[in-house]
Amino acid sequence: MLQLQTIRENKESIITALKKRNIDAEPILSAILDLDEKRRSIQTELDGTLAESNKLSKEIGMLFKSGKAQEANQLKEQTADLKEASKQLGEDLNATSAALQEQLYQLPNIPHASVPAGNSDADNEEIFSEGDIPTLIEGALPHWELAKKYDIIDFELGVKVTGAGFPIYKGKGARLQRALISYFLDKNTDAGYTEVQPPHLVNEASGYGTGQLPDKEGQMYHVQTDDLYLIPTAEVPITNLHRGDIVPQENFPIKYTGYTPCFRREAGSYGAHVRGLNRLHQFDKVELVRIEHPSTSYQALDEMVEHVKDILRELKLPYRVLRLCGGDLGFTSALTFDFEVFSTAQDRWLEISSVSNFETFQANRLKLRFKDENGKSQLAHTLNGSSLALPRVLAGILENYQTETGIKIPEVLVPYCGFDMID
RNA sequence: GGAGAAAUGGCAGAGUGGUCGAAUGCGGCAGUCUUGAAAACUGUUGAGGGUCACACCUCCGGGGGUUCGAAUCCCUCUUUCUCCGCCA
Repeated sequence: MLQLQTIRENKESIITALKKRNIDAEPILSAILDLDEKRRSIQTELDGTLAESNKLSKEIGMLFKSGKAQEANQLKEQTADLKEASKQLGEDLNATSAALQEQLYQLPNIPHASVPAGNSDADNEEIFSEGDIPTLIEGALPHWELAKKYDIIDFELGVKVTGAGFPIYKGKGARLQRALISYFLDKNTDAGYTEVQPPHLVNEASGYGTGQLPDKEGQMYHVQTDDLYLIPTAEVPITNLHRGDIVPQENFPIKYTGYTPCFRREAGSYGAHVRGLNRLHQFDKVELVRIEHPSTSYQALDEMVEHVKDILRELKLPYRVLRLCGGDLGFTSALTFDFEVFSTAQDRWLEISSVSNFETFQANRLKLRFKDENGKSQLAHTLNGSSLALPRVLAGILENYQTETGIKIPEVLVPYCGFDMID
């Protein structure tokens, strides 16, 4: 959520910046500014009424104390009008504030200056790539065939137990998945991230805090009996650990990593994109979350990008890094780098990580602040990134590491797996 | 799930209808003293709205109510603690 003060002072530049997202923000910004002005004028009037009423109440109190009940009762009569007026103004104020809030929730984050304009993923900008795309064996298979051949992931069984998009990992498949989780967490804690195990369900306030609500309501599983949401990513519970906090500046940087399953309804997905592990309703992910001073958040973003590169380098997977264009940029993000692994057998790139700086967008909703040098409260910056999303890493490994005799395990994972071949 | 108790500033903890945004202690910050530090002493120290700056307004777990006036009384929800039950 953008700050009102920012909107008041920079309306034109926000309109220009949001054009990168292909949004004409003029109408909504004008509506916001009108509501803001209306809200403040009602507030001023209400404050004045309350001030007068407070003053009278004090006088009445003093009169009663000094035994002048008659005069006090006369004053009492004057308060009725004030009471009525403040009640009405209070209702107006609530209605106006709610309308204003609703508009503010609909406004996406301002893209960073480096974000290219564009409509879709075709306009994303490749900024880095590394790793050789392997030449595969004759008759190389996509991962869903490999999963069946070696009996390590059972998609049909998942359909029986739950439904499509909930695979069952078995034997060495399950072990490899567990190995990847441990390996990622170790890499992250070695880099100074504190490991946390957050809840897998969150309340509504947390959903609003990180921006999934109200924007992506339909993408989350909602447990209506208890009004809780299954997390679509660990970003939600972990970032919300600091909702409402005023953190001492010396605590920066705050760095967390956590493993959780992620639940996504994926309404509207179809076709080859949902084949095999490509898109699931439940998948595992190890996440990075950082809370930073505004002056260092882009440095932190670079660090996260380098960190994820390092992991992919160790796994020896061919990958590329993309700078997302305005049209593909997430609602809450100012700047996002996507990591994609090349899935050789499918001959396509699979997104396995997304690293973003939200600047103050989430912090404003979270009321996550710090004290600056002058003792003033200021919004912090929040960032997050995946390191990494498990199913697509798994798909990448299965497809790129297949040999005639089985699937080789990347060297760095062998100690975690306890075997070096799936055969 | 049942019964009872509680929820106040960073923490501890007063306050049970009026001048209370809230005593006191601890902690934090600034200063005096000191070569320096500690101790002692003095001052200061919640958040938000609003204003050029003041004024002023709101907030004592959330919401609603009674009253001229609510941290204080009433209703309701949530959470925590104690006891009982159930349970991985």
